[in-house]
This record gives sequence, structure tokens and C-alpha cells, in this order.
Amino acid sequence: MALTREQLIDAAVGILSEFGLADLSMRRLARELDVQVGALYWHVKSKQELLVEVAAKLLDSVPKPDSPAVNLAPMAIAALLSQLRTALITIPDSAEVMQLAQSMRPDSLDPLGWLLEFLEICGVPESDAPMARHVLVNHLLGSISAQQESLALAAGTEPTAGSDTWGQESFDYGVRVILRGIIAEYPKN
Amino acid sequence: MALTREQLIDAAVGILSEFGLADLSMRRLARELDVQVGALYWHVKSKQELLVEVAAKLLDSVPKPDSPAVNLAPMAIAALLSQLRTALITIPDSAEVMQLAQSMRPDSLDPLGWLLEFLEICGVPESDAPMARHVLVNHLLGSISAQQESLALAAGTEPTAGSDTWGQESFDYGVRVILRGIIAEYPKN
DNA sequence: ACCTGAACACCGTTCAAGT
DNA sequence: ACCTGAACACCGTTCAAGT
Repeated sequence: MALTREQLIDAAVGILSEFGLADLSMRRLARELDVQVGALYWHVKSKQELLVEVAAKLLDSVPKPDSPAVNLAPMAIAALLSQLRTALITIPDSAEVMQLAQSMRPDSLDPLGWLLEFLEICGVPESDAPMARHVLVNHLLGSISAQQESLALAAGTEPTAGSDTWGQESFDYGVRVILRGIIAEYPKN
Repeated sequence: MALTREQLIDAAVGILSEFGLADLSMRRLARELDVQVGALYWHVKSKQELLVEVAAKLLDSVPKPDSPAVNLAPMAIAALLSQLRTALITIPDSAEVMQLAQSMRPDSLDPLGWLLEFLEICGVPESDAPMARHVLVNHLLGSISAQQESLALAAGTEPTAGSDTWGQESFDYGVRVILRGIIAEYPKN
């Protein structure tokens, strides 16, 4: 039975989740799928294109939520960013993959369209919403990769119980501060 | 005359500045310096270590400034971040290199010690200053890499005059919003 | 102390040729 | 349409041996 583009992407996500980005090579992927390397290039134009698809798949894990009421919008944003964080933090190098995808195709975070929408509910004008989202996403990805490496360094060490606390606290701090700053930017109507 | 670790690092910065991270390989570096690849590994433990040194060198371009007065501290921070941005934006993939260095040795941004200091002048307690800095640095690096790629995509296109405007505006927006949020976090004494 | 030569174990991408 | 086989032009790292 013929290999599918879907299968290819799923296998890539699998290797990433289990072994990290360094092990996610086209050759390794081909081995896993019992095909020759060249076969992959029939389904996918390049490794970069594949990584963009992988990033998209990672974002799918957090589904588009319902629109909140005006006064609840900031808390809804904070909650959903936190959800995204916990989803991505378990996948090695997920932040790097997202950053790569984002820099190769800026519309990679279109799945986060709800973020734009929620920000506008908060009072952010349509023109500024993309910039506000950018700040939040930068913080999300930056926090994740910062913490994933500290987890990697502590891999040899005993797993000091609750070593997530610093990363979590730092992440929450940033979200709170940024949201406050964004809302303060626009005088209440 | 013997090769120096300094020369090695400088050559690396040179290749990065001229051709980008993709061309910065140990073999290319060796060719440029008229030595065999193995020679590099006498001066440097690994490519990663070299990149950390490169990142440090990039940060050196903005020297530690004098401490501002309390009421001017936020503007001083904004001004210096802007200076850092203009210094790094001319160097291809500089943000990626900084992020790599940061994730390999978290004290990579010790050169930005002034940022901690300035934040404390703004009223941020010592315990929170590292988190506040993290948010600002994430925004700085995220903005830079976002814009560098849009420059790379526009490389084939005609250089639409003033195409920096969006990146600049988006960067300034983020700095303003984050600083406002940070300051609002702490009731005035 | 500093470097060469050569190897080891990999990469991403392309493409004629097969089925 | 989908894949193989094989090549091209690279990687980072190690290490005996040279000077």
C-alpha cells in the first residue's frame, strides 16, 4: 500500500516527540517508514515544508475555543496560552519547530486565529491585534524553549520534584504583564 | 604563526555576517583560515561552544550604558533595546544564534546585566527582574528573526523603500506594551 | 603546544530508471 | 503514480601521528 503524505507527517511528529529535532532527519524518517530516502520527496517538496506541516499538526492539539464575554476575554487568553504551553512543553524542541515554521511561512500561526479574535474582544483594534499576538506568541515560544533546555540539562540530574515551577511561574508572569500592558494601551470606550 | 581562539571566533562572526548561519560550518571556517578541520578542535571544544562565543561577541557591540534616573529608566530601557535591535538586525540569523547560545548557556545574556539593573530602578523587585528581562529579550529576539525572514523573502523582490517600517513599528509596540505592563505590576511606593 | 591526514558516521537533495 | 538505487556535495567530531 502506498505511502501517504499524512503518514509521513505523522511519522515525523512521532520521531520529534520521542527523540527530538536532532534525530528528525529525512534518512531516519525513510528508515522508519521502510522506504528509500528519495521516496519522501515525492510526497513533500523539502524538509522545510515537512517541518511546517509538523508545526501545524502540533498546533492542532489545542482546538479553537468559543468566544468569551468581554470581561472574561483576558482570562480566556491566559488560560488558552497556558493550555498551549502544557501541550507543547512535552514535545522536545517544539518551540524551535514552531519558530522555524513561523519564519518560513508567517501564516503558520493562522490556527491561532482565535487569539486575534479574543484580543479584539479585549478592545485591541484590528490594526494592532497582529502585533499584540506576536508579542504573546514570542513569549510563549521563548518560555517553552528556555524551559525545555533546563529540563534537558537536568536530565542527568535526579528529577527534582516540581522543577517545572520556575518555568511555569516565569511564563505566567509574562502573560500577566503583557496582557495588562496591551489592555492599558487602549482607553476604555 | 599559530591560530588563535580569538581569530577563530572573529572569522566565525565574519562568515555569519556575510553569508548567514547556513554557511557557518566548521569545514568552511577551516578553509577560510587555511587549516584542516581538526585544527579548530584544539581551540574550541565543539561548534556549540563556538556559537556561544559568537553570540557573546555580537552582544559586545552595544556597551553597558550609565544608570539613568528613576523617572527616565523606562525610556532608557526602550532606547537601549532599540539600539540592540539595530545592531543585530544587520547580521543574518543573529537572533537564532542568540537563542541557541541562550539555550545552551543561560548566562549568555549576562552582558545584558544593565537590563536587570535598569528594571530594578523602575521598581521591579530583585526576585522578578530576571523574569521581566526574559520577556523583553524574548520580544527582542522574536521581532528580529521575524523581520529578518521577511527581508529574506523580499530579497528577490525590489527593495520596497522603507520596508523596515512594519518591523520597527511592531517592535516598538511590543516594548511599549511590555514596559507598561511591568511597571503596572508594582504599586508605586 | 599546535596542527595534519584520514577516517567515521552521518546529512539534504536530485534523478534516471524501474514497476 | 509511486518508488528504488545511486550518486552529489556536503556535515561535525575524533584521533593517531607528525612538528
